[in-house]
Amino acid sequence: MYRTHTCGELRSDNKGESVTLAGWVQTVRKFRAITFVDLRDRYGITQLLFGEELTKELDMDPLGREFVLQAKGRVNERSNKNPNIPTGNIEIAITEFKILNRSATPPFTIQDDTDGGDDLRMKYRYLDLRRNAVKKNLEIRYAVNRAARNYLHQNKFMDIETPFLIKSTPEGARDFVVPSRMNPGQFYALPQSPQTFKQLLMVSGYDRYYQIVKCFRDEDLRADRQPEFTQIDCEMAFVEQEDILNMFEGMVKHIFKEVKGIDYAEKVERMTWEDAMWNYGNDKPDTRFDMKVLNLKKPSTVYTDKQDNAALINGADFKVFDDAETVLAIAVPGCSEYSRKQTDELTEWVKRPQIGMKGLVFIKVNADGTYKSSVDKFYNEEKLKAICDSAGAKAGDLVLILAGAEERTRKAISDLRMEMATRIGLRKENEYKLLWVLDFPLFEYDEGGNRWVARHHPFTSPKPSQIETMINNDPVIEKAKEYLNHPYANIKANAYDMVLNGNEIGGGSIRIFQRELQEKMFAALGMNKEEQLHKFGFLLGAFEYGAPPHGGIAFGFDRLCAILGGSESIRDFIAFPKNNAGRDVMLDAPATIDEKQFEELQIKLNLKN
RNA sequence: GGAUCGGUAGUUCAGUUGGUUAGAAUGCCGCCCUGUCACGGCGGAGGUCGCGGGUUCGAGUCCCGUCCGGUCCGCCA
Repeated sequence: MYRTHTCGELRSDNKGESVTLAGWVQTVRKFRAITFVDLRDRYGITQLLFGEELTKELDMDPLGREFVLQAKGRVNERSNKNPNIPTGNIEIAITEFKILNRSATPPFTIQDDTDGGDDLRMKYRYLDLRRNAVKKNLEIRYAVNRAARNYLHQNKFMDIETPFLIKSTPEGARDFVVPSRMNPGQFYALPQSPQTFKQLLMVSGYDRYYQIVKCFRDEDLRADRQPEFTQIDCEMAFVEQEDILNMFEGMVKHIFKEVKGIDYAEKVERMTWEDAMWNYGNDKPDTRFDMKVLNLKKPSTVYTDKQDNAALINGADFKVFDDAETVLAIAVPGCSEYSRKQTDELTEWVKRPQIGMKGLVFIKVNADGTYKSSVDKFYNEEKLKAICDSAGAKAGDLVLILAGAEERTRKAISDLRMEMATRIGLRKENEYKLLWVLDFPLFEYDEGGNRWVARHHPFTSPKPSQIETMINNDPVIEKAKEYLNHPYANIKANAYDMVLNGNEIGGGSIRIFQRELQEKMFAALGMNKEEQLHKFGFLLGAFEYGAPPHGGIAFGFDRLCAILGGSESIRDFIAFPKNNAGRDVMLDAPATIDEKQFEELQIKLNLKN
C-alpha cells in the first residue's frame, strides 16, 4: 500500500496515528539536524519532519523539488502551528521514507503565483496542472459539469452520444476535415455542433436530450475561443420558447447554487434583440450597470420602430454630427472632472483601429450645474443641458458622444460603455446578472457574397406570424445596398441567447419541423433543391415521418466555467488547451504525417510557399 | 488576411541619448543554521541580448527582413 492518507486530510484528531503519505516534494527547509519537507498531492500539503538521523541520510542524497516521496511516520501536534493551511496544526515525524521517483528541476515554480510565462506553462502543461490555481479551475469545471448533469437528469433528459466523424456542410464556420482511408478522396468533417443529430433524436421520440460534448470549428482563435470546445447541448420536443427559457434558466440557477452557493432567486430579465442593440449597442449587454445609450441620430432604414432624438443636435451646423449616419451618447457617472489629458487619452482610445472612430465629443456636467464641452462653439449651454438630460446625466457626470456609420458607431459606443464601466469599477467581479436576449433577426445579409445567411443557423424557425412573409417573398435582391428594405430583413427568429455579465453563454432556438418550411429556408439561403438533398436530405426525409415540434439550446461550457471562475480566458479551464495559432505546444501538434500515411490515404500535398 | 505589443541568465524582468566588464529578483550549486513553513545567513556558477542582414569608429539599444509568443479586428451559421 503506497499511502494510508492523502496530504490534505490529517488533523489534530489524528494525533498519535501511524500513517504513510505519498506525494510530491513542494519545498525542503533544511537545518543541520532537522529537515522540514512540505509534501503535496491533489488534496493539500502536509509537513514532514525528518529528525537528525534521517537528515544525515538526506545530506548524502538530497531531496529536490517535485521528487515523488513515500514517507511513514507518526502524526504529531506541532509546537509552531501554521494557521495558513488546513493541516497546519500537525506534522508527521518520519521514521522511514523512500524516493519513489526523482525529478529534474522544473522550469518554473509550482506555486499559485508561478514565475512561469504562458508559453512555458503550456509546453510543460503537466507541471502547470500541479499548481493549485489551475487545479481549482478544473475543479470548478467538474462542479459545473456535475451540476448540469444532475439538473438535466432530474428533469428526465437523456445523455445520448452522437458521432464525431460526420459530413461536411460548409454553412457557417469552417469545418475540420478528416480523410477517409477506406473511401479514398473522401473526407469526414468533425461536428461544429451535434445540431442535426439532436433534431433527429427528437424525431425518434427521445424528447429530452442532452450531451456535454466537444465541438470543432476551424476558425481563428481568441482568449475565449478554442478550435475544440465543449458545449452543454440540449434539445426538447413538444415545447415552445417559454418552456425552454424556464427550463434552462432553472439549469443555470442550479449551477450557480451548486458551484458558487448563490441563490439567484429573481426571474431572469428578458430583452428583445432590438432593444439590446438600441439601448446598449450590443446583442449581449452587461446589465450589471445601467449607462444606456442615447440615440441622437440613426438612419431611417434601421430600428424602424424606434424614434431618435435628432432634434437635440440638429440646426447647429455642426458638420461632424450632420454628416454622420448615426450619433450615439452615453453618460459616464462621476467623470466630469476628467482632465484635458484624460479626455485626449479617451479620444485616442476610440481612434484605435479596433474601435475605428474619427474622434470623440464630450460634455462635462460640472458639479455646479454648468456645462463644458468640446463643441461649445456649436451648442449653447441650453442645448448641452438638453442632450445631457436626455442621456440621463447628473451633475458630476461626463457625456461621451460618438458619430459615424451605423454599425461601426453602435459597436464603438458599446465598447466605450464597457471600457468606461471597467474604469470606474461598475463591472464587479462577484456580481452575476443573467439576461435573455430574444427575437433575433432570422437573416443577415452577406454583402460580399450577395446573399442571405442564417444569423443563428438554418434550422431556426421564424416567428409564427412571419412565416407568411417568408413563404410569400422571393429572397433575391436587385441591389445589394437595399437589403435593409427587403422584407426578409425584418423577419424575427424564435431564437434566444442567454447572456451573463456581457458574455454570451448560451444560445438556441425553436426549430423548423416541417419539410416545406425547411426547404423554403434552405432556398432563402441560396441552396437549390439538389444541394438541399445532398447536404440535408436525411433531415428533410426525417421531417416526412412525424417530426414533433422541438427546440433547444447549447451553452458554451468552457466560457461558463471561466466566468464562474472569474477569468477572461478559457484556457486555464481546459486541461490541455491550444495556443492562439491552434497549436498544442506540448505535443507540437499539428505536425506532418508519415509518407506511408499519405500513401494509404492517396493524398499528395500541394503547399503554396 | 490585417493591426499592435513583446522576445535579454533556468525563469520573470530592468537596461537612460548608441559608448567601459549587460544587471536585479527568483531558481540552481556549495558552506553555515534544531522549529521552519515565501525559512534565514554567506559564497558561487549561469548570457549566441530570438535569427539574418544593414547603418555606425562603436548596436541589447537605430533601420530592414524573418521566426516565435500575447492581445485585438476580420472570421467564429
